[in-house]
Amino acid sequence: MDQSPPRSPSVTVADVARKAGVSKATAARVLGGYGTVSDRVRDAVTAAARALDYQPNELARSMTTGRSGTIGVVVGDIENPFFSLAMRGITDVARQAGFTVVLINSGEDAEAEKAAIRTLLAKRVDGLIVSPAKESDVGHLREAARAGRPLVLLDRGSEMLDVDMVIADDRHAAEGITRRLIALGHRRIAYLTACDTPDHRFRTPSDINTGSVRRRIQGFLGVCREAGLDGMEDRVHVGAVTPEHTHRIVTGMLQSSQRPTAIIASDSVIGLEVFKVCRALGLSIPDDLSLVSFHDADWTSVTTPPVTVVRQPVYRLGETAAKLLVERLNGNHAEASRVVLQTKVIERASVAEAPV
Amino acid sequence: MDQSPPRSPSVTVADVARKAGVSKATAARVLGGYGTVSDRVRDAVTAAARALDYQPNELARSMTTGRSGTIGVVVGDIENPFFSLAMRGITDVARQAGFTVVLINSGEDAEAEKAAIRTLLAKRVDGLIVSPAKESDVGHLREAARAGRPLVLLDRGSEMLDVDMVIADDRHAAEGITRRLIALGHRRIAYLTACDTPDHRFRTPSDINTGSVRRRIQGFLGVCREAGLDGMEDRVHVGAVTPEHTHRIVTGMLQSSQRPTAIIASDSVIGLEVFKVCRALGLSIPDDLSLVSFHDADWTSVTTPPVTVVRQPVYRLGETAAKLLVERLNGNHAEASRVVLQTKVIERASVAEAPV
DNA sequence: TCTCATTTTGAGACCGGTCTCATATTAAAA
DNA sequence: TTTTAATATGAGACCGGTCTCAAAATGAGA
Repeated sequence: MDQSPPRSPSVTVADVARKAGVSKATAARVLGGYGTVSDRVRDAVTAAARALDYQPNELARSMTTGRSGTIGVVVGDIENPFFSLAMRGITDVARQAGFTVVLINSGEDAEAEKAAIRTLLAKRVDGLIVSPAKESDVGHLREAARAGRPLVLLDRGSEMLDVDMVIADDRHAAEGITRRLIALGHRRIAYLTACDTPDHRFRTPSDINTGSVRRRIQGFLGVCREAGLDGMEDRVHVGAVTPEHTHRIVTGMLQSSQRPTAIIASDSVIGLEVFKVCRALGLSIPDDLSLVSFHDADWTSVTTPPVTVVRQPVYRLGETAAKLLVERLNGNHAEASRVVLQTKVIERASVAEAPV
Repeated sequence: MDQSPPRSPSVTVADVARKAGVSKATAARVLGGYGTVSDRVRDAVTAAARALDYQPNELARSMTTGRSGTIGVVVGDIENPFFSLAMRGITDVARQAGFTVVLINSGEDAEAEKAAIRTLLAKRVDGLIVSPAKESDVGHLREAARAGRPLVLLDRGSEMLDVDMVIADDRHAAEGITRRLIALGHRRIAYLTACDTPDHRFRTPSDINTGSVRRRIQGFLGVCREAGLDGMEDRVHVGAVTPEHTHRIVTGMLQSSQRPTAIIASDSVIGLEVFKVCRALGLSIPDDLSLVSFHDADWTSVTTPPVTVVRQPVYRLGETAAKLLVERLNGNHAEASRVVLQTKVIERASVAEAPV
């Protein structure tokens, strides 16, 4: 079955050289734009190249130079607007800097992520931008870094790794909205995330491998504790990995006797699903339930009511990560930097006083 | 500035061969998984490779095999949920088939697209999936196809090109919703698209270079004509390239004396903006204005009212394109196929009878 | 006109794999 | 045991560029 492709015999520098009547080395010089060549020869070679429709082979070039001109990006799920926007930031910077981007979806699966990194390393990408599924399990990342491939962590840092990282101040944001909810009289506040644990239950923040989310939960729990609210660990729900899962979880919690009066959704996809379930259940936002969502997705301002969100500088997250990487690639050997971008709570109308 | 990267001296087959005490050719056989080797030698080489932590160099492999194991994808804007979802379909299939994906954003700019194709070709991608910005201007695509690189067109076909393409039956969908609107008494129906023309005005469908959109407009105008509505060309608005542009255009049309009673938005990003402008202007959907949007973005069902949309099988668009490409890469030499996926109108509540 | 520095050019090794082809080894058949 | 076929291994060319190094050409100064 695996028939060999046509392999149209592409024209090489040697072909151009022959046609131009010069040596391969000389032709390579003008075609590759390095070394010095006389004007006459340059013109001759250029003409020959055009006549033959010469197309350079980047692969061969990379072979000798050791630089492939590509950066590998591993994200959880490109379909999620969070990542697609960050990706836009990355590709914009990459293109500007003359790099091309290889994208791999990990599906938030650590094994898939490992395979992805291996593939990318084998393809000799010049550097990597990764949004690690599990921060605890970073052997493969350390290895990549050790292999001399600059690595930048996106949205999720890791204390265990001494590499560049760009994150948002999730903890601070979570603290802010939790305080606000508590000030409004909410006591039964639920936190809902897509991150999962082996038994789909949450006990302590260390169960959560996704750094950004762990920091949010830490912030959330911390403020609750300060306010004298205990046992809020039980109000943290994990495993909202698909809209269907989310639907089931939210329906369950909203139908329980001690149902929450406020929900914090860890991303816009989850926030949207919460919204849908409320509709289905005939619950009113914010009268029956207050809702705050992370990620200021574009639609959040047009719902009724518009939803209060934590605006993260998502595009800039990607952009900054790419910039950091490009700097490394250009020989910046300074020590690893940890960039924390500010978030902002956008107050809209999905939050109100807790019902009595 | 451009310091050479560390270039950690990676271990090669030759190194492994030496360590295992066999020839380079033999080591390559077991490492590359081809040819026949005795069990004893295989073990020895495997052990040596492990000891040295051998990492294969795909670049070198591609060099000789002529296959890079990558496919290039050029889309308008990965940030647009339409493309990010299609991209998900592509990456899923690609991964399954053992290919990796190189992504380039064209920004719907024909020149950028040309550059992208050139880059991709230079990197020796095995095949291409492109969502061409302009269908009329396909020289670079034809060239790619001629260079022996299979090409699949995504969402936008082209009669001028004899290559595989996967599109949605946009025309049919547009006809359906236009009929429906007319049946409800609408006469002033506007069509709004991001596609632009040199002077930002629309005269005839041939002004539109994006095939999918052109087909929709043709369907729209065709039905209008059938129904005796003339001069609807003036109701087609182009250039809604950013939310800001869209805002301006929509505000303008809704404040004119002969303002439309219905708007067809060519994608969900535009639909969202129309929604926002109505809010800002205090217009009620669907009482003052009926709205239909292409692309069943997830949020469209939670607005008040939820919006009637044309559901396109976006994921499957990408998935199918990738499948077609992989088949070609596996040696399918059948003639070019043109896959048309069905769309479906999801009736929600943003459409009502025309106001009197 | 001749020397010396400078610029151009060419020959060929090299990157790290694959792959062909000849040789060596082993197993099976006579 | 000898012949024959099948299987394993090694030597080295090759992919299409880059790059080093030495030879050749050019130009300035004496």
